[in-house]
Amino acid sequence: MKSSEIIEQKKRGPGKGKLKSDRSRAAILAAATKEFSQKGFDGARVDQIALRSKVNKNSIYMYFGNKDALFLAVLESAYLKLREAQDDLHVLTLDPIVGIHEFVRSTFRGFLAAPELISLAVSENVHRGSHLKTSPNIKQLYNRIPATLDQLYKRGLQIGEFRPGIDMIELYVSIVSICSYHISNQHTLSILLQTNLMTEKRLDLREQNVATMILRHICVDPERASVSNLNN
Amino acid sequence: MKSSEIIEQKKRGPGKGKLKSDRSRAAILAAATKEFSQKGFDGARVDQIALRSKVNKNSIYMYFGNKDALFLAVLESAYLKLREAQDDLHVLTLDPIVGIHEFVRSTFRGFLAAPELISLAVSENVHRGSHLKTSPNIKQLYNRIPATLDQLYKRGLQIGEFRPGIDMIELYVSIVSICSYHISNQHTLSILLQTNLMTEKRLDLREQNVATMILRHICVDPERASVSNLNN
Amino acid sequence: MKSSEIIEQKKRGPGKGKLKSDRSRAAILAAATKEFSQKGFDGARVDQIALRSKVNKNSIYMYFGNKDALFLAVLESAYLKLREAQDDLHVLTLDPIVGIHEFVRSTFRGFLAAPELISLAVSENVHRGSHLKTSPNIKQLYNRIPATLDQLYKRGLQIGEFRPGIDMIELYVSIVSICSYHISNQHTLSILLQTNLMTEKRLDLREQNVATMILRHICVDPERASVSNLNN
Amino acid sequence: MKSSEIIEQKKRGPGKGKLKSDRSRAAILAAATKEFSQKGFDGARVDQIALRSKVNKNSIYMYFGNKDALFLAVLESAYLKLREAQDDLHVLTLDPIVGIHEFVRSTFRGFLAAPELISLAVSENVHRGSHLKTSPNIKQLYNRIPATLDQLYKRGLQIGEFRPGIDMIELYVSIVSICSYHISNQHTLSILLQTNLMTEKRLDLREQNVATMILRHICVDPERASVSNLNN
DNA sequence: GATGAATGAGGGTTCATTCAT
DNA sequence: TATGAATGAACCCTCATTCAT
Repeated sequence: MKSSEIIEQKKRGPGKGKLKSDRSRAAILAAATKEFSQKGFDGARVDQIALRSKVNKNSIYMYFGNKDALFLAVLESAYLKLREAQDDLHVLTLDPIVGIHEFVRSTFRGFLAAPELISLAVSENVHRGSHLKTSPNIKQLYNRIPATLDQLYKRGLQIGEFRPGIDMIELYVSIVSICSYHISNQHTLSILLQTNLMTEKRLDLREQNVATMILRHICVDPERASVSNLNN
Repeated sequence: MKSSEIIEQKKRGPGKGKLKSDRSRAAILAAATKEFSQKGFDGARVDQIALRSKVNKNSIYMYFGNKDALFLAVLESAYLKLREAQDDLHVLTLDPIVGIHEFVRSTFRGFLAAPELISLAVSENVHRGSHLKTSPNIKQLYNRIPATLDQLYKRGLQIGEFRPGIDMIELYVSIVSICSYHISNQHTLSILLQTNLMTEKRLDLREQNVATMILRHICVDPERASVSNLNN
Repeated sequence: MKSSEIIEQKKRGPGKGKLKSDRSRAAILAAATKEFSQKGFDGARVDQIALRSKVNKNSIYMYFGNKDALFLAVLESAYLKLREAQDDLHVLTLDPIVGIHEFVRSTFRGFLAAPELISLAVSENVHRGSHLKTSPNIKQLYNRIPATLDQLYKRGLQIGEFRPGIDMIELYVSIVSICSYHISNQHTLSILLQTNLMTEKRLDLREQNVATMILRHICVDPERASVSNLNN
Repeated sequence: MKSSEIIEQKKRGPGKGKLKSDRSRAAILAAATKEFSQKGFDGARVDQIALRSKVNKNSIYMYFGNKDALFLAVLESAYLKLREAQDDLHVLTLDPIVGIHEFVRSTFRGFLAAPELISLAVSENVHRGSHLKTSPNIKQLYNRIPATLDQLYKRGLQIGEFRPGIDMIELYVSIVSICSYHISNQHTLSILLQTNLMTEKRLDLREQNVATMILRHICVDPERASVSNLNN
């Protein structure tokens, strides 16, 4: 499917609006999330989604229009879920260091709790963002993040805790990278490094390192970054 | 294809004599690298590879057996290429801080120069490493890395430059994460953050940040990590 | 659907009371006429008919049983409409030449005014008349035509205006042919002859020629056929 | 399929040009001609064509690209066949009256011998000529016809046999109408008129009437049109 | 050994029709 | 009775793979 066509996808949905039985819709979405995240967009099979969700295959087309639109719906719902985990509002009320730490931790745990999102994003990148481009909803969810980080950062600067000159986009990219790469690339990494990276012990270690790394990066005094000091 | 079947792949290759046209083999490999990295394993088409390599489709099967085996060959060759960029031997001769910095930079640039590898790895992870698992060659290439990093690290420890307690596996995972995530996820990130992450300016900035982040993480004195000081 | 099955179509119709909404029935029929004549039986979509008639899809099945029965109903109503245009009763009161001329003209104009019939007939012929065969009503509508023509013809013979030996079936077939072919085949003809055959000018010309051709065919004196003389 | 898309049909065909086994192509074309003419474009099934031609279904796509392109190929070959029957070159050498008569007869017989063409044209008209529009070849075949008729007509005018003022496009449309309508609409006509129109006797009668009607239409002296006089 | 032709198992999608409220 | 939801059989088309020169 040419990406240009995605825009004009018919989102018919069954009937006009009285979405009575949304149980089917939810079931499809859940099954599709599994299938797409396990096999990628191209590897996923609509038949399998029908089977997994125990709805008739045609219902999928009734509810979502086509495979591309279904994928987008799955993607949107997964992104939404991650953003719910990453609660920035709460974070804004905290001490800057603690706030950044919280943000990193909630991101880390959000990915861990919803690894589907990582797989879905991976697949979406293979397709050069063709689905996501057509989604106005999602963009709004995410353009608040740099602003949130920025508020914390500015406060940290004022009290002399943070180094000047840090770019928030860069910072966010770094956070997301180290919070998700070990999940998205777990199989190749585990094989190449000959260590299972997804054991509980390893994940705990990683969570600590991830937070430390970010904080050491932005704090003037690296000792402030050590996790043990955060609760003081 | 079930991953269990991959093992029994027939790697016939054309006859005994390793005859004249290993040019065909190379052409197929090059074309397949492009196709697989652009479309992923499931999105890639054998027909396209034949077309791109100007080789009869049948030759692909002659040389590589089947699509899975071809993918593995592509993967192996790409990993090999990256490891050639990441020259650890030279790095071992350097000052620990400079050595780590060099390693990070060569990794960063290696990924930038060969983004196919990132895409291929992504695809391979979707398939849970089913191809890579069957490759004895590749594992050996990579199990030297933690050892290399460890040598540098130990020297850094001895001279009091590095913090104790850093896990080399963790360190490597962090390096690879921040050196490649912005490439593999460039499309979704760019859409969500509404900024093109692959401009030259952004990439330069990222390269600096990546090195700084790693060095600040392991150095006792974070000032030693600033790039400007490295050439002293 | 196998033609043998058509006979046993259930013509349920909605219940006993011929209740309030025969408006629905009419709406369905109108929409189905459009859809079937535009797309043919196989190209027509029941969904579209429901949409066009603003009636629940199920009602279509309530009122007409199935797609085949609906098509037959459409066909019958269209044939009825044509026969109403072709008023033979009036024609019987006229001078033979004028009568034939009127008959031809009313046929010509009837087709022009209701081109759906032509399309429907075309579609029905593709299906070898399988629907029409099951309709006892329609046959009766049409078996009066040769008789009507025959009456006019006999009168024309008696007064020496018409040539002997003309077969009424043949005559009718000829009339219908030249009155409808340019409509049913307008697209291919227009493309092949590279002229739009449905312009007003062309249609006027055709109407004249059609009448002339039929009259010259049956009149002893071809000059009597010229349209200008008819009103004398 | 939107008609606009038809133009960009890929006409791959197997391999580059060394069409070795054209037996498959011919078999597909023959089977497709039957299927399309019996069921119409929308009613025709690619599976059936594969079955009838005893080729693998995919070969159809190898040779013709898709259903639309296959239909066009069938249409072109059928039109070509008709034009071969309608040999105008020979006709041009004849006496005008005999020439027209010959042309009409060859058209009549051409249709009778290849009734598929009529069905195909019918189907193409349902689709508003969307396939034919994209065929440059066919147009050239047909734009010679009015010229041919015109040459005969002009010679007939000069020797005072033909009436002035006859439009060649009109004439051709009339000829085609009365030569094919009884075939394309045989089923509905036979049912409505309760007479089988395709018996040998009826067809002979029709052939005579068709020729007579055209000649009486254009000859000054209608007696010259009677078939029995033509051989004098 | 290299080429064009063939194969058959799905893949996404659509459709007429029926359920269930 | 009329509406939205569901059903399953096909339909067109594609793909990895193998034959047969």
